[in-house]
Amino acid sequence: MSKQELRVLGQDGVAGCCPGLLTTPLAAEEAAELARVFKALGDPVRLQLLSMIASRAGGEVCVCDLTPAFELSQPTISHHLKLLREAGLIDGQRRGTWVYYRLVPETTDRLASILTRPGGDPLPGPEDRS
Amino acid sequence: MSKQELRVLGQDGVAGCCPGLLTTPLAAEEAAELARVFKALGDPVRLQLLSMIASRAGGEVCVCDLTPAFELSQPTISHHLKLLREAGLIDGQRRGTWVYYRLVPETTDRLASILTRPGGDPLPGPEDRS
DNA sequence: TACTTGTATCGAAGTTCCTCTATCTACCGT
DNA sequence: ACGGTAGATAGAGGAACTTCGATACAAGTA
Repeated sequence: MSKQELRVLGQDGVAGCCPGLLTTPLAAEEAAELARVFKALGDPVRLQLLSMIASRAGGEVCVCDLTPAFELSQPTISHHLKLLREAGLIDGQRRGTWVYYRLVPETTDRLASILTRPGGDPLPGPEDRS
Repeated sequence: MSKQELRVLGQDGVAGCCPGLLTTPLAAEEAAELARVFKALGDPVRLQLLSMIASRAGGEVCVCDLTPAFELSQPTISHHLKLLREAGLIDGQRRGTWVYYRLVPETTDRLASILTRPGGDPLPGPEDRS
């Protein structure tokens, strides 16, 4: 179940570090790797799948619980799960007849830190609507 | 320049709040809105454009500086900038002959907070590679 | 072994996306 | 007003994506 999933992340620690995308011009190669992850998030069904998996109490969700939650065919859900897996956002494990997926928090952490401005919260000049 | 750009965000404050995607199952409608923004980030060229705009000192970049930075035609760059603008990630303004783009930090802030786990940084089992 | 259920893979059809060339609009000189 | 430059828009070709039905694989059960 874990072949050579996208290893985009991780290489400079786990979260809260790194160049950042908002501070440094971002090389073409990094951009290509990051784009693959963001592209995986660029679909409503996959966002919902990820959300359902991430917000589950035990940390794991059976595919058999995910498939009936959508009005889509079983192969379609399977395909979306595969894309999320290849993006390094989730990880799957077979136990008996069923397959369980869980969030890979390192990946979402990295995305969060990449989208976080160094300055922190104080927005420059917000509430003008001119 | 500012028609009715995606107003996905904002409705529950500016940043650091909200359900979160990793904590709540995320409704179909929210997923569709969010997916549009992530899809805008799902292209290497747009990521680089956003990065170049966000990391610029003055906070603004002239399109005339962005276009020659890629081996793509001028209309292609213009198209990518339009998608970033419609996603609410950047904002453009014409001054004389030139058009200047700047980051819309509210949007990246929202994405960052959406991808941030409630638990914070302590990853369950960090540096074990078992 | 055969049957049933859960999940993944395989084409195929329809749509969306990326890129281009050609053209148009906006602004600034002279 | 005319010509030149910056940027946006329009339309088209080709690649990539989403979805499906059909089928293959995996793991239990009779």
